[in-house]
Amino acid sequence: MLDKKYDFKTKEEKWLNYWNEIKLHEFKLNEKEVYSIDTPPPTVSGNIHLGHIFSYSQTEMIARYKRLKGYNVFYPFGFDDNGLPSERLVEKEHNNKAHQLTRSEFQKLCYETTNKYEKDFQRLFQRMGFSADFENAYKTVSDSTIRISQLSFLDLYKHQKVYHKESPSLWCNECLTSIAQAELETKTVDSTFNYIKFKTEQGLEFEIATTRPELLPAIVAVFINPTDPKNNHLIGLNAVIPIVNKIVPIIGDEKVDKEKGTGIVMNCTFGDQTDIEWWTKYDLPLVEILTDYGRINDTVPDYAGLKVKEAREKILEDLKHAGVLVKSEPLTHEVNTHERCGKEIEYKVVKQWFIDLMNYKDKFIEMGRQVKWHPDFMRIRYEEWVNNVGWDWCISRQRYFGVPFPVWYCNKCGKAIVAREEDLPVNPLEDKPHRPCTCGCKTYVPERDVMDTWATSSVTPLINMRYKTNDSLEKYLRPMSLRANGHDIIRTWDFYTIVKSYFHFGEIPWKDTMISGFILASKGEKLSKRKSNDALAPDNLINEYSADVVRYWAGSGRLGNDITFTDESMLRGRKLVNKIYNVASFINMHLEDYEDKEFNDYEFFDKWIISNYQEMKESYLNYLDEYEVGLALNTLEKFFWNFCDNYIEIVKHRLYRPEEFKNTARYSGQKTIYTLLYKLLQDFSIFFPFITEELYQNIYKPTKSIHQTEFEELKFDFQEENELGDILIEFISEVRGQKTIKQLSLKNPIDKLNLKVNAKIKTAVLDSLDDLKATLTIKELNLSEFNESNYLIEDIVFGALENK
RNA sequence: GGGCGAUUAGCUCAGUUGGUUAGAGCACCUGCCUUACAAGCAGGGGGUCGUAGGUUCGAGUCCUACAUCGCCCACCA
Repeated sequence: MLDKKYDFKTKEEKWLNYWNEIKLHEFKLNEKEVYSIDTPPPTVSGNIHLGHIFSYSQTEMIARYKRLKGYNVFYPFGFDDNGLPSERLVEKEHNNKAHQLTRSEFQKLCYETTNKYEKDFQRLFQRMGFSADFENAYKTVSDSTIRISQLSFLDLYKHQKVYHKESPSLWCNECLTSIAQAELETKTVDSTFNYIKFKTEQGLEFEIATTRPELLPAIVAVFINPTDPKNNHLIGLNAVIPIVNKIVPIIGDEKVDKEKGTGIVMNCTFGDQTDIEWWTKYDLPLVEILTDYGRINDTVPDYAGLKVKEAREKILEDLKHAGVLVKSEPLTHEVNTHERCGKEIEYKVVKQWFIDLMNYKDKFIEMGRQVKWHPDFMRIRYEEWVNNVGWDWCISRQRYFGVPFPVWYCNKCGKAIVAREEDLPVNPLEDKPHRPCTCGCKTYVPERDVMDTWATSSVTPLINMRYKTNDSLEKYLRPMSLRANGHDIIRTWDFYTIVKSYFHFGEIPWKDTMISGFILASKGEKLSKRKSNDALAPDNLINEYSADVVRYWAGSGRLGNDITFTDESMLRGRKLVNKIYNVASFINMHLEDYEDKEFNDYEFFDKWIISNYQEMKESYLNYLDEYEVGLALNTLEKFFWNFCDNYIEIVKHRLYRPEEFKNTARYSGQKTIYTLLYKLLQDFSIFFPFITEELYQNIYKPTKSIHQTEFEELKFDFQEENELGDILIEFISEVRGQKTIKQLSLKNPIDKLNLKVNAKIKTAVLDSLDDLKATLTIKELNLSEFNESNYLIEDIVFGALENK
């Protein structure tokens, strides 16, 4: 029996338990074709917020859709506990820094903390009705994933796609590690543009403008554009650096922008990427003046120990005193910061592992074009990024919690030795290499660095397929069907996954991508931490509205577009869910004596709504095939309200009063609502897994979950009724309007209605006469033919409501 | 400076290949307690579809330029 009111709190919990009990979402191979989804493992760096709920919901709906279509859906789940975000979380929770503890102490804390958070993540995702296979969730730091990451590294090493090199790298002096280009975030900063007077050895004066005067001691050359008539006479001379009094060459290079600043550039090691380029091109010396912690080092006595910004202030003072600071102009510019901590990055020469990207950019573009991006313009963003990649991928991090490199270095000759595949996973800090070095030396130093987070998350397809194991799913998951993520990680997760897949297999990792937008707290306003912790915390929203309703909000909008969180959207969802429950209860009431059997003698309006449904279903399916979950929901919702407000209003008379209508007419109605409600519950089950299960179980008394059913196509051809019925609905609406205008109740009788109709409409009216008269409470309906339009209401005579 | 997206009713958003009076929800107004639902039902007002050109018999939809907003990238000389 259905409850009078739907109590989502108890019902959602009940069905959740039921699904868990029957292991509804456990993946098992069977005769069905596999549809596989590469889901982003959420970063374990804090709480789940609405943004997660939003983008994961849409993917989840696709998983449900594909099951209804008859696929065996492989929908795994994972947690990204690897790397800096988790380390920072642990440092914050325990109020200490990783380097203050031993590595194993710190790792222990990392495992404890990430486990705690992952449990909560899983609880919330499940509460949202996510149908992933949580039993088999992976972690990006575990023996099996470490093994696969190391496997990937060995494969790249074998094919010379990865190399170890001392080279200028992006360095974060907060996190004390090198980082990759993709981890940069630009920030707008107020600064000053300082014009400083220089001299040549011969005493010729010139000016250089810079935002980084503190790097003066690190100048190794000065550059001028040879085509610059103002300044090119200086090329070939030597410059004297003020304050530090060092002498450096003045070199000509076309890359210098004549218009910018004074047209003369100082080249430091290193201020920016151009410095690195010139440093390499002209084989300039290396002058490092910064410590790992971002302070000036001992090579610059007067400034040693100062932080970069302190040094900047001091040197500006000193330059002023020396009378060589011409002017300081305020300036707002973009600086590169580390996305994980927000601190400005520096460059530092360190020995790092790099993956070769620069030699394969055209291949990555080609791979990108083989993938079908949804929406398509996301492919352009991908290509933009690939075209702009300027560095090979630095994958080593001087951190603690992560995947270790399976590498040691010979104590004598320094040569690297890598582990054997069969020995993985290895921890070089504890394990020993399997053989002595080729030079005969038997002692090694282990690689202490760990891998970049993305070096692991870029192999999620390999993790998913349990690559090179006994129960490998490789033959089903190469390539995977779908990758789903937000547009912010196209340049990292998507790109790096394509890179790895290309290097390992020479093919694309997945056929389709589904790229979602962001969620905004209100128009143009990003979701702030404060808000997401309070009123917009997912648990609070579920408590207030139910998981189904939160899913309604999350499932709306176009793919790839940012969506705004509004209460209205929740209310709209609640209305819809409530209506589904009410109409289903109503239908249930009229199915007590119903027996399903073959039947073909449908009434006019039954044919109309069936055909309407078929039409809607076609576009619903088309949208879902394009991953446009929100548009599919729109389409379905629109049909559904039409079904309730128009069709149910028409058919209810037949259902209530069998004595007035023929038995076949009543049965036709019953059969129609029985069939369509089932279809609608299936269609809605993608979005509202809970309430649809509750209704399906109570009304249809099945032996399985609605989520185990599959779509079956309705094969009717009621096209004519579809079109004519729509016109009759207009007519009904017009008559209702008349009642409303006259402030009459809708059940107010109409004693007489004279209607002009064309021939086509006439047959439709005669076909549906009983329904029309009952719906509009018309006692006498007179028809006359005309040709001017479909119909015209000539005259209505309203009666009086009987007693009362 | 380059790329991408957005700009439609007071608010949040739909508008599949260009085709008759541009839609929904919320808000507002007017009715209706109608044997599923008042968290409902029936109606109504409200939009020169960012601006300016262009293509077309016909443009919210295609093209060009511009404006505003957002995101990504390049600029740290």
